[in-house]
Amino acid sequence: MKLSLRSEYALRALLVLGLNYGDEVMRIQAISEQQNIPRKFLEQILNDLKSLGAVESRRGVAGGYRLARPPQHITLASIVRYLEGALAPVSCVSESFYERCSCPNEARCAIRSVMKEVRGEVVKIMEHVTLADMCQRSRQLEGATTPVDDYSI
Amino acid sequence: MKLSLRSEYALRALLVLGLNYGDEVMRIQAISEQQNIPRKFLEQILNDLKSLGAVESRRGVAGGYRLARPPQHITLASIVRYLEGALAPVSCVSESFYERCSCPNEARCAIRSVMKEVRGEVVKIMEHVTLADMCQRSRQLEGATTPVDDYSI
DNA sequence: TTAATGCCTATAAATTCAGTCGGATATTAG
DNA sequence: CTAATATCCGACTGAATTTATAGGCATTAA
Repeated sequence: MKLSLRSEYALRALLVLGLNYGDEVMRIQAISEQQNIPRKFLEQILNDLKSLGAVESRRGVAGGYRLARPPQHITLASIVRYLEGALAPVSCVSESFYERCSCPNEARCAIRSVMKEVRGEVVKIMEHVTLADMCQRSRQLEGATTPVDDYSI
Repeated sequence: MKLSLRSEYALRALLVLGLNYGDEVMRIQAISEQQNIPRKFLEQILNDLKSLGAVESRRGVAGGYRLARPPQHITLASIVRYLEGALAPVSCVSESFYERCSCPNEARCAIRSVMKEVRGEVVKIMEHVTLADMCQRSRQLEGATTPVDDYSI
């Protein structure tokens, strides 16, 4: 049920880019240091996120990365789907990455039934939450004087 | 975000045992055939589920498996946690399998914040749903004359 | 022109996944 | 007691995935 470390890195990097959203680009090195992400690995990841259209880059001396779209137009679901594939716990209930499973009667499988609910809740959250939302939360958490551990949307 | 095939097999096997819950034991072979699960692999899995205390076995000629507890006392969460570890998408928001992540400030991480919500929903469903619930759904689905594809709890 | 930066490909170690194999052990039927 | 039948158990394996690292190429600003 877990995301890969790669996806975690991607999300952290995107969050940083979201918080610095503007005309300026940010160097990989800077993100890497700020977020404790291996530089060369992050290079791969950001490059990959370009194919998704989430970020864009400038090469050369003053090069770096920035978001390709405003953060409110980048949903968590789109990122995770791109990096991890299905949001569903089993692919036979995935809408975007459906694959038939080996069970004798898929249509009447009770496991499927439960997993659909799980998928539904995960999708509901991840399709609703944008990078902008996460930036806002980040700023709220940053501003909090006392350590915070829970909150609502 | 996906379960391993091994866990899928385990759930399918448990469901079968749940539907046949009683004094009788069921042979691995029978479950394997009914559910299209490789026999030797299933052997491993069921044996493993014994350690969890979900099933018990009898060896020898009239041997086989059955549930070790009534199906209403076996939650989906307990099974998945045992087989997969954390239900949370990132281990820094897991209650049962917490691990610190490499991000600079975990307490104020916006990603964590969202992932906690996801975990919450997943846990809510999986801790609530028991094997008995799944058996009931299975019987309902079985009884349905027309193909069904959606339902509520 | 040069130094900084991203781009691209290859490689590799470690881990996980999805099994398979073979025999040990327990149980029952005869 | 013995043979047949089942689970138990540990080792092994091949393939895929994950998590990187290394090194040179291409591009750009100054």
